[in-house]
Amino acid sequence: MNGLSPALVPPLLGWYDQGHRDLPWRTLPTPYRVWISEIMLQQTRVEAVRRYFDGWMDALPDIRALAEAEESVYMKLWEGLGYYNRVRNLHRAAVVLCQEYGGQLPADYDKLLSLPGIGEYTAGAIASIAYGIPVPAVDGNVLRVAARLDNDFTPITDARYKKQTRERFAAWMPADRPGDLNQALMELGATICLPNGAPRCGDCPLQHLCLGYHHKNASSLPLRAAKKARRIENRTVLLVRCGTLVGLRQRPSAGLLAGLWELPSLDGHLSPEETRSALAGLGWQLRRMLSLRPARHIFTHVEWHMNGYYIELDNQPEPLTFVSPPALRATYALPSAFRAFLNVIEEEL
DNA sequence: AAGACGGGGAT
DNA sequence: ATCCCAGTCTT
Repeated sequence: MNGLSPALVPPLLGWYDQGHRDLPWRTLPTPYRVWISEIMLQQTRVEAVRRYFDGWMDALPDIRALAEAEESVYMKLWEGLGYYNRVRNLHRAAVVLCQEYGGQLPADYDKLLSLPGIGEYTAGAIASIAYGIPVPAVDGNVLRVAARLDNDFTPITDARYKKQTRERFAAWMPADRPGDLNQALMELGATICLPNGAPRCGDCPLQHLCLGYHHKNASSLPLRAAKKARRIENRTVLLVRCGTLVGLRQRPSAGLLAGLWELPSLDGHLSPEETRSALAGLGWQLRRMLSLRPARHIFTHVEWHMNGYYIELDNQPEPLTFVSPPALRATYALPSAFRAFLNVIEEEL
């Protein structure tokens, strides 16, 4: 009954070796593939990343290809995956790697940490998995496993808890198979030591070491700080056509969904009359206008409540960009928030 | 230390 | 409707 201690290494690796998930980036763990997978996996479930990883590798097979890629290319490859600063940072880091590291990821924790988009977790993951360097990789899974092993009621949202957990692992991180140990801890968190009060302790290889299990607290750990309420934004979304073309707008280069393309919209929930009036003031020449079914989209900190209109125009007013459906599909990255409205013309896309 | 930053699948 | 995910960066 040791909690988080080196005693967990043999049973955990034994369990991991007995069978683990077959993931594309595990098959061939080159530094580049590990890096891309780890960035994609930040705050993102394995099953979501599965749908993107091979497509990315086919289009951008190495660091130099990424460094030389156009923004529209890597944004489109990331479309729908979220947290779009991740892909901008990937590109920035690739340029740095080509300029300063000969197009290779450095086999050094601190150098990795200095690259854009690579923090404590990701530096540890790349160093240990791709290079066999004995450093911890403490993510949300590991924090949950640690809190339960130790029967620790410190909120894992506390930055000090993460730092302390990382240091405790670092103190005894084995030189043998550090990457597999880190992956096994995360695998345990993702498949056995589940969140939301649902751990499968009966199947856990560390049950005999787990203080949380011993004290019957596994399902009530870990503690987390309460979340803040989301603010609600009302929008009027416009699905604009001019002939066969669709009117798009590019979002600002900073903030929510930075740089992505979107359906144009107006602030607030506007009636058809209010919308006609607002658009006439902008010089839009409306030929036809139909109401669309309202939709909503939930982000982490914001909720968009959207009503919508399908509009046919006789002109192509600024600042819209009018694109054909095939060009939209191939080149323009749009967030998922507009899916309900785009489905209206789905058969053409 | 706290907030911004996506999207989706499980409960 | 809530939780939370193989987190990082900015303020």
